[in-house]
Amino acid sequence: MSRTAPTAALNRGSRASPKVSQNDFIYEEMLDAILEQRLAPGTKLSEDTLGEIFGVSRTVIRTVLQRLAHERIVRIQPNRGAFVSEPSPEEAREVLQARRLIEEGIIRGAVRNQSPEDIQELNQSVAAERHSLENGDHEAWVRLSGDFHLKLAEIARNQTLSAFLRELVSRTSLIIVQYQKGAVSPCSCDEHSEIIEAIAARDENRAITLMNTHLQACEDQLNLCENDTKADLYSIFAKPTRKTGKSRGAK
Amino acid sequence: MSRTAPTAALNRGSRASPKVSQNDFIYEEMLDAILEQRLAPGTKLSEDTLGEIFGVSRTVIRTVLQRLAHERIVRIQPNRGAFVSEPSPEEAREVLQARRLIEEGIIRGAVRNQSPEDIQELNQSVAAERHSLENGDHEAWVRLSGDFHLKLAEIARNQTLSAFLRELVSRTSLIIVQYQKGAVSPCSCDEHSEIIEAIAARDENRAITLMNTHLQACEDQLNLCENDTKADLYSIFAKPTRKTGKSRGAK
DNA sequence: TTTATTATTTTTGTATACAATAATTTAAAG
DNA sequence: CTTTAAATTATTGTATACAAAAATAATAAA
Repeated sequence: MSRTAPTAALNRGSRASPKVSQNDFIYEEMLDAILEQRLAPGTKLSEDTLGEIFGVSRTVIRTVLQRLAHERIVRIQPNRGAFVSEPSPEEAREVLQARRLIEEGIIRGAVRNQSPEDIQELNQSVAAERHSLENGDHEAWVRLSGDFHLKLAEIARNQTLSAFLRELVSRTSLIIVQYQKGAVSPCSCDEHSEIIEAIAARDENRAITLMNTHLQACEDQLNLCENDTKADLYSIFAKPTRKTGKSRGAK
Repeated sequence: MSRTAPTAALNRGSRASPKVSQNDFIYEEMLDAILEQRLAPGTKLSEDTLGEIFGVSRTVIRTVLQRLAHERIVRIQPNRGAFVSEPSPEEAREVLQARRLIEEGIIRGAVRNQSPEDIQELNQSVAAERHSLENGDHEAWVRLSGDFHLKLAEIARNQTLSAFLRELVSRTSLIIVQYQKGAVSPCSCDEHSEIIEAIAARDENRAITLMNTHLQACEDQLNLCENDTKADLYSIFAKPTRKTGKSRGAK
């Protein structure tokens, strides 16, 4: 019953690297799992189970869960446990709105502080995005797409804003997982490229407009029309116009 | 040696209130102590000591310290322990810059969503500020001054931005503690009042300008001129133009 | 007296044990 | 057969025990 196989794999190499990385490793591993949709929103994150998987005690798992909870990737219910967050439509709108605001500030900083090397790195980042999209590697693309925005934040040289954006990017991934309607996404690589061009040309206003359009496009691809679980249930079980009882056939 | 006196006081009433509040209580208590300058920047926060003070085990204290660390109020050094943060001048500038950006977004939201009741509450908040200032209650004023900004965030109805601002306000208090030069502060109540007026008049641009001025005034009152501890030591011990040794008279 | 090195103590990091709460199953009644 | 209540099981919350690391004290050498 105790599947301890993964443990060895995890501890491989931890002898050489610093001790603190055990925490960080599990954190990264869980964040990846959530953002790559291997752990769906709402999934219960049992401390015992995770402890066994990673070969550590609940103490360590608890620390990681609290960290994820502070970043709103995980929701902790007292005496109930931790679950992968299920952001509401309202929360989704909030996150996108916050991103528009913060990324505007970041673009201002990036336009100011940019170096040619920065622009080069950004272009490489978009190239990697485009490559993963052509290869149909959706998981890699999601990650790289977020990385572009984080690279932009680095160029703006404000670690405080970077940290905020990092949280927002993670939460956006979770939101996309939950509310993306229809096709995966039309290639936003071009939008990223345009933003780089505007920044390189030090055209602040254009860069900001492009970024706002980009983020709005992202929001528009979501299905945030009050589709709560509750409403869904009602609509799913709503028969034409029957109102009388005795309508429960299939278990 | 074991001073367990405070324990009783802490647990008083915890029977009736929900269990989760023990954590929150200690968190609030420590945050207050730091922001009210009873715990100076750099102070070591020993887990054992805090556990004794609050009558709980290190487990609980650790959770609280991690929470404070995530909000950058506390800095955790691996294998060394937790310390009250000592924000660098660079970090101070970052925090104020982030505040200008986020509070601009908040003002936009507040102008849009305001109700007469909101304006009334804001005015009451400023009245309380003015009152505490007249009574010379500096601690209360610091707290109330921050509360004004948080009330504004509530009106904007974006919990994500509110959470960010909450962290920034706390960090600003810590920054002021460390870098405030000269007088405590010229009454910023008037600036707050002006901002309320502009919001009530739905004059978005004026409100934003006033807020930026207000935050810039706050930053200008700080002494962020590369006065690291290192530089301080050099300047403190710098005698007119002596350069030869044997200059250590006073211990 | 100062410096270097070793031994001791203290403190953090992690695992485990126990208590409290929630979830599940079983039994009983309608 | 469904519903309700009690008993059982599982899971989280907290305290404690032990291991690892750092800080401190003590000793020895220069």
